[in-house]
Amino acid sequence: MATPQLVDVSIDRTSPVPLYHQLAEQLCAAVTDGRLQPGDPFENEVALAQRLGLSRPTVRRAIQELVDKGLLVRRRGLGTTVANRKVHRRVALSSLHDDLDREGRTPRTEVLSHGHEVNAEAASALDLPPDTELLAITRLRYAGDAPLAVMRNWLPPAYGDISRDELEATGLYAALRARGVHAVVAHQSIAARMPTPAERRHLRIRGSQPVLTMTRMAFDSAGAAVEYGDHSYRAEDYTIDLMVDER
Amino acid sequence: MATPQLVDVSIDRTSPVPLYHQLAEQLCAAVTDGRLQPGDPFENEVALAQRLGLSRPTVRRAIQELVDKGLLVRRRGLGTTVANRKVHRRVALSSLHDDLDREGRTPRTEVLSHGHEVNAEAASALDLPPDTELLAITRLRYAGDAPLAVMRNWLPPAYGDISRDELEATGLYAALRARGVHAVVAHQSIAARMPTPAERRHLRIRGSQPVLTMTRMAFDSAGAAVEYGDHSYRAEDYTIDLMVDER
DNA sequence: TATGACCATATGTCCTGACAAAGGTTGACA
DNA sequence: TGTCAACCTTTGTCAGGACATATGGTCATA
Repeated sequence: MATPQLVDVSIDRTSPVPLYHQLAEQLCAAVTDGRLQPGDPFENEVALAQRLGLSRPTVRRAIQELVDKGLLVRRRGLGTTVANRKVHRRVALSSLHDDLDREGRTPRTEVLSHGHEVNAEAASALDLPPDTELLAITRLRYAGDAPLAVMRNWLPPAYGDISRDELEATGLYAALRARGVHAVVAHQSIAARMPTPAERRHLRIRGSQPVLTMTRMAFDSAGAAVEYGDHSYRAEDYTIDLMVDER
Repeated sequence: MATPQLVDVSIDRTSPVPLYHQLAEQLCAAVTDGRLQPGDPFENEVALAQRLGLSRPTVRRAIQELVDKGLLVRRRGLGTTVANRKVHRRVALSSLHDDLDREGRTPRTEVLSHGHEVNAEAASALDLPPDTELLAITRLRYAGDAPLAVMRNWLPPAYGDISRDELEATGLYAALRARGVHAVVAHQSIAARMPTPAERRHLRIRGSQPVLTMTRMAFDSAGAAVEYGDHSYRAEDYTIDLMVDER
């Protein structure tokens, strides 16, 4: 068997970052920046543990992190190898909608409306009482000068203090992050239909062109409601890319 | 603190199924069938280990499986609780496209064409040489009597023996499974556009209604190409539901 | 009464050690 | 020369223990 390529790793035991994560990050970097190529054999667990002065479970856990991300493939009896690049999984939730800033077109968001309202549908999607007063936001997203999407969002009262200015300056998810919120899981539903007159106007849709729609419910790790969204995208300019995996 | 509900678990040490998985399955069942309700406190790790005569790492691994699935929430210093039902994650890759057999309408698939061809676009998506001869399939999916989707798929030569009859009888993914293949990860791209004349005819689209399109590349766990698909759905009848999570 | 120090509890991290199971390789034997 | 069994390598599973750290509550003190 070909001798595996050794990756340079430095472990800082005084750091508060767990050892397995330090290791995982450095191995991940080695794969993504090409120091390790798809198909390359990977140093085996015991040898790696020995070399770095770590226990095998710690090394195993680091490797498992990369396997979960799709960067490595383990085969019992054979060893671990770097996965085909095509199966490297994408990460963020944001990449689903936060989008093609390609061609140097700078994304920009305009807040069309911003206020409190009662919306039974949005409230029930968020598992809140139907008469809950929600923060309702309507935004128009541009790529350069071209309008791209109309985005309606409803937020629970806890985030009622998010201001119009903050939204335009930093975006919705940045505003939530600033409040220590971290949307962990979301249920999304994607469909297509013909635009409403208002959508035709906002998105400057001419002729017979559909919109791609996405509704979303987002929750934090404890299951508390974070956001309900109902977005419409110009289908001409927009596709949704995602990775799916069945483990 | 409320005394946690004890779940009845039986562990079979003679079974080839790993102990942590036996435990995870039984705990998972307890959550999904409602024996444990969202918000309920969960028996702590050490107590559970003691009660079942298992080591803590084994119990921890079982619990981790459920946390990964979104069924449980762990909070350091507090304990583990059953998650809000909204964050219970969906599982299969199949549920993404294999679809609404709701309202008792039985799904049915008709094979429109089936043969070998060279298609550079499909081949490159599958990481194969552009002149590779692929098995090309076109199918029409019905829900009851209503046409729902036109599905074009290309498969690498290894699966060139999949017959027309097999496809109609069992479906594409079942045919692949029968060959021991297991699609693990796929890159999907979703968009919307107006239908082509052929699509209008096949899907019986009248007036101004768009189609929802999905292209997909699927690979097995070793990174070998499994399938490239290009599907068009009647937007009136079809939505794509998915769970996204950022961990 | 309010506040801070301490403590109990539970999960998080890390270690050592052992054996099992699944591949591939090698070598003995027919 | 061909075949199969034994062996080696590597990952998979499991145990048991030690200490760290986050969280909430309690109790003593100002």
